[in-house]
Amino acid sequence: MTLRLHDTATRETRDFVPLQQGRAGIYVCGLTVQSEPHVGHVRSAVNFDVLRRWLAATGYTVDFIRNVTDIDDKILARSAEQGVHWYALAAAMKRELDKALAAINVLPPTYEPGATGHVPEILELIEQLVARGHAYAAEDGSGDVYFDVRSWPAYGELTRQKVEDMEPAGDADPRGKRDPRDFALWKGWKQETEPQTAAWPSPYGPGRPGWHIECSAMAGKYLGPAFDIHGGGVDLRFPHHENEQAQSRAAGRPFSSYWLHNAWITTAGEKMSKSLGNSLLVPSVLERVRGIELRYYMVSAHYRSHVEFSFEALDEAAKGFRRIEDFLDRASGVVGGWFASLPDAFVQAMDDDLGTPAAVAVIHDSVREGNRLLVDGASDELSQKFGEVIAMLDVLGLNPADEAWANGADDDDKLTSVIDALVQGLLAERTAAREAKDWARADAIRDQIKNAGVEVEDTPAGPKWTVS
RNA sequence: GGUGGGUUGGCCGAGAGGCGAGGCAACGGACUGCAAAUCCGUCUACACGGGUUCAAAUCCCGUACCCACCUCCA
Repeated sequence: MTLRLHDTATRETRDFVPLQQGRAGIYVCGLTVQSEPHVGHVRSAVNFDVLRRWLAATGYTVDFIRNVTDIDDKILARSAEQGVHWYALAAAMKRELDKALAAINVLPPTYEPGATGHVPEILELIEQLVARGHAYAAEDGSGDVYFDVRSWPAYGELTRQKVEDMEPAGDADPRGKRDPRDFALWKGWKQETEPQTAAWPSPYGPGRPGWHIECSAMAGKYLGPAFDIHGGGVDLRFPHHENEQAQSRAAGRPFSSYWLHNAWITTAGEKMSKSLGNSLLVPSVLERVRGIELRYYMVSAHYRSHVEFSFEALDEAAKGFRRIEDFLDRASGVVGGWFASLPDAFVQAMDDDLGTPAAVAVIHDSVREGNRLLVDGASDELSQKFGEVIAMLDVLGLNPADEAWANGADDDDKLTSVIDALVQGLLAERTAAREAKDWARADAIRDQIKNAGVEVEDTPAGPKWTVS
């Protein structure tokens, strides 16, 4: 069984053949750190985290590079609005991003380069392009350097577009461009409006990197001129990825063998999305569900499928996940030894272009099977099911026992022991009432606890409470 | 105008020529003092109109609707 991936460049799902046996080099476009991350932003991170974990689980050594765009027009504009240094804004938003990603158990990348730390590599690439006749310094004295789209016949190959068909940026000021579709590799410093800290010296005068060049330069530096997989959101296919590929190949670098693009999370109608705007920020979604539940919600849809975000669907997903968790809870008290193993159906699902929905269905199948076996107490089959469920959850980054989920658990633990102390007294009374067959009294106590938001379940091991 | 993706049961969400993904909800049954949880069962869906085929949700043609992208400065 081989992993098959859908390559958006060829629109084919084909076998993954790494350049180097046993190794996979992945470059993923991270975020421009200009504002707080919302659920749409982090979906991409979860999707590629799953890819990475699956490659690692199947024996690959993975070099996973995810960049941070820490300088660009929007960062400069926003920082000016807020009256803070652009680098302060970028750093603050980067911290928010790290928090959000940690909250949904996205592994830190092998390395996380930023554009501002790679100006020499960027300038080196620009020089190569100028030398080969694919880039030119603007003749209007702006200090800009542009990629010459007309000089590269393959331009448009990634998104199958012809240069002639592309809508020229109608209201754009062509300034020093030879063709309106040429894009900036280097942006000359605008003294009047831009801070000096946002300019670096270059042969073309002070300035800063264009939007696309950083990824080409950094992918080249950390993964080499040719690497295996390049990922990002669908919205980045054009112009960002098209331009990355053009400028890399025009400089003589073969670039990525596979292109993977994740679909977007959208919200319902426009009016709603406006009102949902803030509530879709990761921290506020996490007030409603736990990080592991949000991750489960994202993983239970295929990465190439559009997800229409709704809190109702999120709540349903959370319930579905708790079913899995409940099984682990109950089984862990019964199961002695177990070993991790992945069912064939799960492996097949994952190998088929990361079919996480089918993979999740396999988890539920094992859970149902496990619940059935649980009735008869400990058994080898039960241990096996338990090990399967744990192993599958691990691959998807959804193992509740993973210490990554332990963040902030100290407060919870404290609170839990307080509630436990209060509830145990009442439960003892209820147990006594039940033994005396005083059902009215027993139910009254259960209702009283329930009104406080605590559900009671009677299990063979005695009453068990959960916060509903 | 160009490029790509989509429309699946009450809801979410897979599948991509035959063999009923899975979850949530609902209903019936088992279990329970009653519940809860769990298990068993029920709900046979693929936007519309044609076509190909022994067989179409899946392939082909057409129609409708929806979404994304089409370049710094925005």
